[in-house]
Amino acid sequence: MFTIGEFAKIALVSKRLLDHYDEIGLLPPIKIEPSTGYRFYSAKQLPQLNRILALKDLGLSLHQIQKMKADNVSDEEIKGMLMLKKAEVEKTIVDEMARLRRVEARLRHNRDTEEPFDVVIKSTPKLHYLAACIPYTADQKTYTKIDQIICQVPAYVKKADLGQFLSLFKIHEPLVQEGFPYFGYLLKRPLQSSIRIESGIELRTQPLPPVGKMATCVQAIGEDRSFIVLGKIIKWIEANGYRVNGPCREISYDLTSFEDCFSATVELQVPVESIRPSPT
Amino acid sequence: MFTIGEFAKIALVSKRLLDHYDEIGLLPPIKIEPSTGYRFYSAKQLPQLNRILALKDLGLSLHQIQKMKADNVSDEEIKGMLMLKKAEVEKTIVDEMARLRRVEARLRHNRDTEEPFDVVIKSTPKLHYLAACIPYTADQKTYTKIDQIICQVPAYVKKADLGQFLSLFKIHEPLVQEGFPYFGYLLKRPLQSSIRIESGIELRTQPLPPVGKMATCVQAIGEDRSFIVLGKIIKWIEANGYRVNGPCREISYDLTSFEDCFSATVELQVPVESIRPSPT
DNA sequence: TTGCTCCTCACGTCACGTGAGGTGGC
DNA sequence: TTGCTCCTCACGTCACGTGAGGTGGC
Repeated sequence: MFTIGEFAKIALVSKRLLDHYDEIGLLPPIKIEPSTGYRFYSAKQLPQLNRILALKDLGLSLHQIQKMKADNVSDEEIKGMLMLKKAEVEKTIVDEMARLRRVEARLRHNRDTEEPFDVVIKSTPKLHYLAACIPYTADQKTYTKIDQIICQVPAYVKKADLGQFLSLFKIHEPLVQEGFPYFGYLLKRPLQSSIRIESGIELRTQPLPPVGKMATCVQAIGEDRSFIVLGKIIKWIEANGYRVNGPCREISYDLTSFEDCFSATVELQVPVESIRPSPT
Repeated sequence: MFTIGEFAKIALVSKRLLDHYDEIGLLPPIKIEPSTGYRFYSAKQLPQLNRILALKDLGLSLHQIQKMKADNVSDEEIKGMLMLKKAEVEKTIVDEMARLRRVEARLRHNRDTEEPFDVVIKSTPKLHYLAACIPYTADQKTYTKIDQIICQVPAYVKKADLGQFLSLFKIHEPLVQEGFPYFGYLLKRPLQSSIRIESGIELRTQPLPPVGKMATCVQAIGEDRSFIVLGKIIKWIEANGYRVNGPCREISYDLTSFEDCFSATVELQVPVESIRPSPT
């Protein structure tokens, strides 16, 4: 029989650790002096303590360890917990390796250039999109059409229902390809019918599918800078072991008129997937 | 300008996260309505928020991110923080890979055998050791000598100063080798002079050097089982990427007489080093 | 008498998640 | 009037570390 201090010294753990394990009932002392409250531990408890420490070292929580101590857990259940833990540790390793790549990529980026540049991985739910497909060419005709959408659409939608201006485009195919790009507004609720604005452009409510992983970047944008930013995102995506796998989105946040278009805060979103698919 | 709810939705973060960043001063709103207390955020704050999220994603704490926002941090300091983080992440990966090996080893162990077996890595400080060198052969003469040490030494040392019975031996060399093994007691304070017990054996106080890493295992022991346990520890050491690098220790905890010797709780400690030395 | 150990609170950690209870604008 | 958003507390998480304040045995 040892006092808590002796037992702690022998086991090379802190007294507070033994306090804690007593508090949560994980390793209560074998005896408590009623008069003084002194707790006594037995040498037979050393293997028990070691078992706890060994399991903790595998990454199990004290709660899980407590469950494993219960009499009615079968070997199969213990095996299941260990298998689960194994999968968790494997995931941690994969995640940390990806993190390492991000840190290294940022170090390289900081070495090469002054300006900070922050890419964040996000997901988005399904959204409602009121938009028209406008074949894109870098000429005044296209710009005028986009301008018309930006300026005129808000008049047709209740203010409470109107979301941000968004354009949808692909980067792997020419922008003039059939069906892309789209320009229009996000909506908080879908509109029942399509709308046709003064200039004759017709916009329809359509669903934007949810996306699990997007590499995103928000910046205050000057003239056409968004394509430069897009190029940087692509570089980041390559440096971090991803691959583009869907149409990109460009969202303008503080757009109140067409003039804001080139000074607005703009977010680019590029759907991606990991190059190494997670082993299932 | 957005309310906190709108801003949260746009940035795909929770309101509580924005609350928290406001609370700690990491990202305060640009404006607060005095009458209602309503907080308003600007689109210009989206890049700031994204920057915070990107740095968080590298594994930096909010506290560190706050420091990086301060005006007076140089690029060099930021680089230093990232290099430090890089080293931390690398260490995490190495640690988690070792943990994975331990989980797998335990799964294999559980598959092969019923009885649990818990090896824990510990370190020990420098200790005082009152001991004699007794060449070991498996005969009655040796056992008698050990018995004499166990029974007689306590009479020569103040009870408060006496520690556990411990034997020290090497496993890579024959036990009868000059200088090993030692048998005796740990002491809480060194004795000034050597002692000579009735049977003529002389024991001296000597320092036991500290050990950084020992694979240890405590079990209730029956006759000579400690050598079987030793064999299992060696197996564990090999399975987990370590190598033995010093003399082993065997500590008996609830020894009160020689008869206890084969029913006592015994801890085996095997000093080890990693096979892959940590890169420095 | 001085040191030492033991006891019982109880706060702090880290980044929020999750209600709770109450109020203003559509 | 009903819903919705916003506000301000405030507890919970996880495994202890770190005092604080007080008491019994050598």
